[in-house]
Amino acid sequence: MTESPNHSVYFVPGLQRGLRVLEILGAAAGPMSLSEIGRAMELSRSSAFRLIYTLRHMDFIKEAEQKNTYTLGARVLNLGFAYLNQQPVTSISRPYLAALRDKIEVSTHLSVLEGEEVLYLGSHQARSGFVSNMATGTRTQAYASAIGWCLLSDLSDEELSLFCEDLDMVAFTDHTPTTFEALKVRVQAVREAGYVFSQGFRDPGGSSVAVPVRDNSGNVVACVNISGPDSGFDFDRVDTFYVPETKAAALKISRELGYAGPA
Amino acid sequence: MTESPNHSVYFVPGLQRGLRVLEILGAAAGPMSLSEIGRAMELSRSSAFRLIYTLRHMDFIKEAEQKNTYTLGARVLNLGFAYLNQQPVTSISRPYLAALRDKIEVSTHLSVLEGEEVLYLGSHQARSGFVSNMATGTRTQAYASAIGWCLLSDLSDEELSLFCEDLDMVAFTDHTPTTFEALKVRVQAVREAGYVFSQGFRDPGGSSVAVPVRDNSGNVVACVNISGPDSGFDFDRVDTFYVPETKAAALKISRELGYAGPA
DNA sequence: CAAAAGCGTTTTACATGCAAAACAAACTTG
DNA sequence: CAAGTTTGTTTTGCATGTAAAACGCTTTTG
Repeated sequence: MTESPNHSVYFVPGLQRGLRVLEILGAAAGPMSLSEIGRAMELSRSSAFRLIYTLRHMDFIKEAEQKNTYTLGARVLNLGFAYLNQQPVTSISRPYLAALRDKIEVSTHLSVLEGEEVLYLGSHQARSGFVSNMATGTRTQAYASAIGWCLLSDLSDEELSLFCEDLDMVAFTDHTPTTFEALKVRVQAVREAGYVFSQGFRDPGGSSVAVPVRDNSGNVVACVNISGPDSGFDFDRVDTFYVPETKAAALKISRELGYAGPA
Repeated sequence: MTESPNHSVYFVPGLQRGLRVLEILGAAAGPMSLSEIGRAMELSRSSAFRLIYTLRHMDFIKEAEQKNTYTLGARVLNLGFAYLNQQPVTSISRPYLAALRDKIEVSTHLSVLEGEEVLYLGSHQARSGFVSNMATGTRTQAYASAIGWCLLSDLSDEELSLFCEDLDMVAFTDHTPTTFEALKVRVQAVREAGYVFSQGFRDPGGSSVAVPVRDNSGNVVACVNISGPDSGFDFDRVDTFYVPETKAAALKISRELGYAGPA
């Protein structure tokens, strides 16, 4: 995975490798044995033993039903949810996203930009229709989705150019921008309209409306979006209902974050 | 917090302390500085520096707006959700919990026993009424809630006695059992009825129906429960509607887990 | 405004975490 | 069923991570 720049005197190798053990166990399909973990990390079994010993005694990993195999322990959950709950936008937006879901009867989501990726912080699933797989904690490439364009709409052209630099943009659908210029056009459209409506931009058969959320300094810090299968979308009411309602919810959240600028 | 039995030759102190840094940052109200972290862990600043240096370069923590203060980084989310998604019962139960929520129009939850605690793995909120605060990842004391009694209903009296041993049971409400014998009565009731209906057992003004979920070996591995404010509960239909529907959902999940026993 | 206290960082002698080798037990396998 | 592999675990000498002390720097404070 990520190759480690070990060559710093300040690095704590034990910590680095222990966390990699957790990530490997997290990415694994099932329980792993000591040897498997050691092999996956190109580490001697004796070292793997010490890491596992430590993690096990701290309850960060636990032995699976099958002896001598390990899975992630429940203690890692605390870390993840601590992070979620520390993001102010998560808790602030929750009631608004739920209300929006109830009003327009389509799934609603909150996301932020994390590096090159869109990170989903929370979802409120529609009651009916098929359930979107955009669960909390999921990540997608920012350049490839309408939500990503929303979150990037705050960047200047220079920053956007920088963002694209070490990015190999592959086309998921015909709508995916694969060059900086193409992406710039999408982002510019968001800047002007204040929202994106997309139909099949990322997933064929799925439609979405995305609106940026701003904080007290006016920066885009998150994105509210609604999404559902084309079958559940009333396309005649996009402009008159979905967009204004989503914009209104995003603005309410922005206001709670201290945003004082224009709607 | 948890005092560490350092005195093992196999312990990797760097890993242990690095994880404690993450937990301390997770429990903290806001960003912390290097010195604050060092003080919280009774660690020299130089050691704290090395841990923070490592965690920062791995994106497990990140610098906050204020210079030289740190918060949890988004990378910890991966660990938490990897754990959630690895629990088979989480994904299996999701559609059933959603369907149950839609049918009975009350919030539904899934939980498991983790040590002494009930750990909530997933929730599906009711559309109307007040939103329960039982968010995913939350923990509560098992002895003190109807859900806990459900999850404990698989334990023999001896195991239950062991469970109570180093547990100081304090009364949250008049219904909270504060002795082993009192708890045994509650658990026995679940064993016989196969469900618990509770009204104000843990939270005054809140009602709940909880039903155990079993796996292929017949063991209780999780608990399905519905809950809502008394105002949203139709008490006349508890026996004729809520209980049978919740039991049916729990049984469907149990069947998917390979449970072959009687309903 | 100077002294003092606090901060993040760097250095360095020393203690100690680490990986290779050795070990015993549990599997394969010809 | 015995030779050979692979497993989890223990040992041990050497390399290396570590904490105290030292270092600038900023922020209090009298």
